[in-house]
Amino acid sequence: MARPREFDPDTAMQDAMNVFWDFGYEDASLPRLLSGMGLTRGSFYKAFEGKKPLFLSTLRRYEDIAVQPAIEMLSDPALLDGSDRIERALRSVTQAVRAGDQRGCMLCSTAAGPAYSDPDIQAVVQELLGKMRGGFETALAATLQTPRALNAEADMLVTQYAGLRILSRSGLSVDALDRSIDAILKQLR
Amino acid sequence: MARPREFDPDTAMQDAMNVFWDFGYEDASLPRLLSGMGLTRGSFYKAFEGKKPLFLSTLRRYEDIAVQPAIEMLSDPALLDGSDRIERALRSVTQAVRAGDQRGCMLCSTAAGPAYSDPDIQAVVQELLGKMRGGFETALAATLQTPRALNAEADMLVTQYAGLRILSRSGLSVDALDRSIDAILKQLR
DNA sequence: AGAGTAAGGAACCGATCAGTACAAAACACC
DNA sequence: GGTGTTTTGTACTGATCGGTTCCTTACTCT
Repeated sequence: MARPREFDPDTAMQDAMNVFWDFGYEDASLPRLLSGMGLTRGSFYKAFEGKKPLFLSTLRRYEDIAVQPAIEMLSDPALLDGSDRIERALRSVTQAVRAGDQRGCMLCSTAAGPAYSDPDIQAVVQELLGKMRGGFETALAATLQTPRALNAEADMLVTQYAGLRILSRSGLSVDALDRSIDAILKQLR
Repeated sequence: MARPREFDPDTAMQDAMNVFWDFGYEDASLPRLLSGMGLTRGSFYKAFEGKKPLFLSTLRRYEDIAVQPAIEMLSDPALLDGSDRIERALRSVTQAVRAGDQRGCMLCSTAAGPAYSDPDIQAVVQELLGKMRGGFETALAATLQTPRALNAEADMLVTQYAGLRILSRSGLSVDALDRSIDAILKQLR
């Protein structure tokens, strides 16, 4: 019984996520967000609460479109050997770089950035990192050559993943990243 | 034959480095830098060229006070086994956290942050990461159980180091970090 | 068609950003 | 003690930050 929205809040959120992903929280200014989302201030503040709440929402969206799929990949029973799943998960990093995507991982960049000074953001980051860890642990439990130190290796794989993503964003060569993955996988099988 | 400086430019640079280290490049506003360095705008712009040039200088200072010592640690012949040197280098990360320092590594945070959008910064970051890699390679070459894939493992250790530093800054538990190191070291010996 | 309601758009808000201009202050030299 | 030179501190610049106000526009319902 009123004027209808001219945009889809869901795709606008997705657009916002991509701006945050590309520029990071600090550098994603409101004008940049608005142009990326294709709307003006009025609509923006009508539909969303502000920059930071929107950012937290986009972190959740990132969970849906990136973290959850990664976890499913790491749990995929189609690949019997868990180390194959882990390889697929890690190679997807260099695959992205090869495809021209140097943005890295929104979660990892957030961990390195605003998570340090903002407790709300830190809490979400820790939660999502924990889920990634769970995914790696699941895959590790399914390795043929079952490793003894499951916990340690799961933590190590999260660290490796974060390092790969950060370094890819900083412009490290894709060859170096792939060599890094080679070395890790050698340990797992 | 004029009014003398009331501050030591060298210690001011060191102070600036600590502000950048703590807050990151973007969040280190000029007022914050000034209060951290203990001087006013006039003196600041007389002694330094501006924020970004100063930041690049502080990256070099960080090289002196953190990167170079790490490389020396990794080359220290007092520890015959290179894997012991690597352990010392990696444990220094959790040691810092235990001592209450959650700032992580200025180089790694910069890699995750402004290195993505600023080529000048990216160049320095890549150079310093390359030096870290060299340090790890030196240590690897001195392992008793000489690893075959020297290059791959050097790259992997840099990745691991960056991951550890980023995750420590994001508030990951020191136990998880130590487990991560455990897993890596197991591979090396 | 008229009334009611919510979205869109643009002007505006105070705060803060990095950087500059310039006068007051403090020294060295004569 | 005056003169010259450099530092220091402050006031200011224009731009941009995230956020608000409010009027116009476009729709639904009666």
